[in-house]
Amino acid sequence: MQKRSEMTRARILEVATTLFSQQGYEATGVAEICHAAGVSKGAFYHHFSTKQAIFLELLEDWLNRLDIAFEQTRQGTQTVTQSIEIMAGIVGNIYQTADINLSILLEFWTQAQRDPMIWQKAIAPYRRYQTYFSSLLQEGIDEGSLRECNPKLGARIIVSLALGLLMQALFDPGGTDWGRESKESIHLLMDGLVRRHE
Amino acid sequence: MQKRSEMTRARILEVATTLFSQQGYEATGVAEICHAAGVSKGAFYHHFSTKQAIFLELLEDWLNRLDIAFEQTRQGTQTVTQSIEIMAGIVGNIYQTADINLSILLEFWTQAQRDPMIWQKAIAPYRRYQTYFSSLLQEGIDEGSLRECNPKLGARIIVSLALGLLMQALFDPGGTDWGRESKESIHLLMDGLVRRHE
Amino acid sequence: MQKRSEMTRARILEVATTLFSQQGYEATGVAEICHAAGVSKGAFYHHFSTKQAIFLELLEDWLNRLDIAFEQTRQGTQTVTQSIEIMAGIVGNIYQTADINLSILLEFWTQAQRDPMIWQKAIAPYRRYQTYFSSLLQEGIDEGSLRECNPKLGARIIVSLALGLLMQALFDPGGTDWGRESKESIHLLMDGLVRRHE
Amino acid sequence: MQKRSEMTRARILEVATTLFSQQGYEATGVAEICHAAGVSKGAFYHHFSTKQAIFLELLEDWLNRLDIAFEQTRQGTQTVTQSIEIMAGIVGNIYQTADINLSILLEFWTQAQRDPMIWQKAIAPYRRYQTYFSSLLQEGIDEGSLRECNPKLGARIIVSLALGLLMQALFDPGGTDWGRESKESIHLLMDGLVRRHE
DNA sequence: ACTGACGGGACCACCCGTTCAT
DNA sequence: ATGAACGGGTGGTCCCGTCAGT
Repeated sequence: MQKRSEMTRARILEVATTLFSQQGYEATGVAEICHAAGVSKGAFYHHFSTKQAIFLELLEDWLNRLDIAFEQTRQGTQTVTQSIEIMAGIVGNIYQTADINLSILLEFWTQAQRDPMIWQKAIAPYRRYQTYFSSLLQEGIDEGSLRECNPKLGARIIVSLALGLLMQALFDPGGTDWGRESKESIHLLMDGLVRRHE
Repeated sequence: MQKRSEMTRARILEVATTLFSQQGYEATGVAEICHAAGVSKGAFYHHFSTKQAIFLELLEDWLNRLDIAFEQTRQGTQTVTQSIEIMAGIVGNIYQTADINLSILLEFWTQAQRDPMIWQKAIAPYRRYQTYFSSLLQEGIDEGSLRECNPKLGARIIVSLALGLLMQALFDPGGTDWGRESKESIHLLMDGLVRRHE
Repeated sequence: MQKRSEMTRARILEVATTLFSQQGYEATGVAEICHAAGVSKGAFYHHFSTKQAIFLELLEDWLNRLDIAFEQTRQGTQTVTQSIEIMAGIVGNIYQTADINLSILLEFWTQAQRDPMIWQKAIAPYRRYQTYFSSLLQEGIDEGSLRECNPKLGARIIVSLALGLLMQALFDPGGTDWGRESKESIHLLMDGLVRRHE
Repeated sequence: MQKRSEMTRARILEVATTLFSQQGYEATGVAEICHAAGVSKGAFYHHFSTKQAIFLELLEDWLNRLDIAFEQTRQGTQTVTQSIEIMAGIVGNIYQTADINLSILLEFWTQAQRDPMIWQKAIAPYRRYQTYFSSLLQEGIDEGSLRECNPKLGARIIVSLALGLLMQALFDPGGTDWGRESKESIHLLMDGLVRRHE
């Protein structure tokens, strides 16, 4: 049966995610992963050519899942503001997704600083979001629902908000319900903090 | 002369900052630091008890410099909006400060995920900002210059913006003038993205 | 073949015995052992978790071999004096046994002074001998073949003799035939040095 | 004042004795000695050329003290048996001497196994005792107070007894009053264990 | 006489990846 | 496809001894 092979592979990936999250990429040894997954080194190197290979696969998995959510949102919506708020919800949900430990993101980014291959993969979606929100805002400005402003700047702010909340969720996981916070933040951003002189 | 000792110590710290930024904490070897600093391992371990010790000192230096800038701002200002904008300028300036490599921040945060001692030191200032902006916003609301909103939420957004821009500056250093971007972002946040129905 | 593994393991143990005997535990490096045994460090640490682990195993091997000889003697004899003299022969034979370098005993004892785990293992057999000889002497006194004396004291003397001869054999290996000396010493001890006033 | 220098020197020696006894020669670092003695490394190497040098000095001190006691005994006595018993008392007193930790003896002997210079110094007194007791026994035989026996063998036994008791005192310090045990042992040795057929 | 910064080297433990046998 | 032995190399830490300076 070929299921056996895939199960081993899956278990290794699963364990690696946990260990990389808890201890970091460099601090986690291959032997450690094998022991935790209950397999031998032979099995590990049969499925993955390198320690880095498993890391890349983890990264790709993560990005794929993000893209799926991203694409789903893009389809079903019409209004610009609606789109943005739903995106906020998605980001908000990332915090709660138990199986994806947030801190592995830091690991991805840290490694991306050095390895160009990882950098490319890890940074690409960020650019995609940037351009997506940029055009989304432009659309909003054109249709009159948003104020006239630099759409690129606006996109940058939205992405900043998402990244910043992510970081804070890492620093202080129990601080608030980061999912709710995410939505409310976007609202406040849309309306502005300054009182309007009506 | 006791200057000699301090110079060695300073050179080690300086080199360590650079190498940690470029290659990361774990990927940087003590021998590498020693070689780059032109000192022997004996000298290194005379000044620092551990590789971690030098990392902690780097972290403390960084936080101290941040606090100094923070405190200076707090004194000279009056209006709430003024304060916030000037803070934005400070954060913006961090990007340009040549001697402080941004990516060491990622290193700090990554390590903080594992070492409780580092975590405490690295997370403390974040909380300080949180409470500072929170009370600053409350003040603004009381004096009528800001809209009625949850000040804690607002503070979280501001911090998010700062962190998020920092991350983006890391991902795409040459993308924009992140210093200018920082100021303009705050402006936009204050006014809101949504068009006012005058 | 699983013989290969055991051969490697045995070769490491063998080499370690020699080197520890010649240079001492602390002065002998793991790399040195590996080089002398013709294996890599990877192989070493695959078989032994620590440098200390190999030392403990050496100690245990030694004690086991001692116990076997001890037990064999205990069975085949009847008279008390006979038993004692045969024991003397055994101790005497230790000096000649080529494959067991005597000076590793000093190493065992020296290390036992610091490491409680080693101490326990190294000191246990000494106590066993103490009680064994004590009861053996008591038996001799009861059956009238030995003079009335404190059996514990007598046992202590016998053990002292064995230990003392061992030490002297270490200090002056070629001084005498320590095997013969051992037997004669026991004889003299039994009869006493002082002239009997017949 | 030149007293200052000697005090420093003495303090170093004192501390070294303790540390070598507790942790062994190799496990004790020069820096450790300096720290415990409250002096700098410069001071240490001003007084002693090498770590080994201080060890040799300790050894010599120890041997000198032994020789003094040895010589004192030799003078005041007349009978052979008297001499031997008084010697036993001396050895017995070594156990109680608080300022000389016994376990440093093991250290001396262990090091003697490797370093010829130490070996010569450490083994010399042993030979002196050997010849001294040998002639003492011969004297006893000649004057008729001792049985006819090989005086060299007898000397070896006496030295063995002393060494063996020393070792046992190391292994089981609180086991008995080793001072008393020493005297009684010699008595028993003189009379013999075997019952005399009167 | 004494200080302490410093040089250079070694050591133990570990780690990643390979290989041979099953 | 999997397991265990193994190779070769690195990494942080520590240690002995020196030397310029006080």
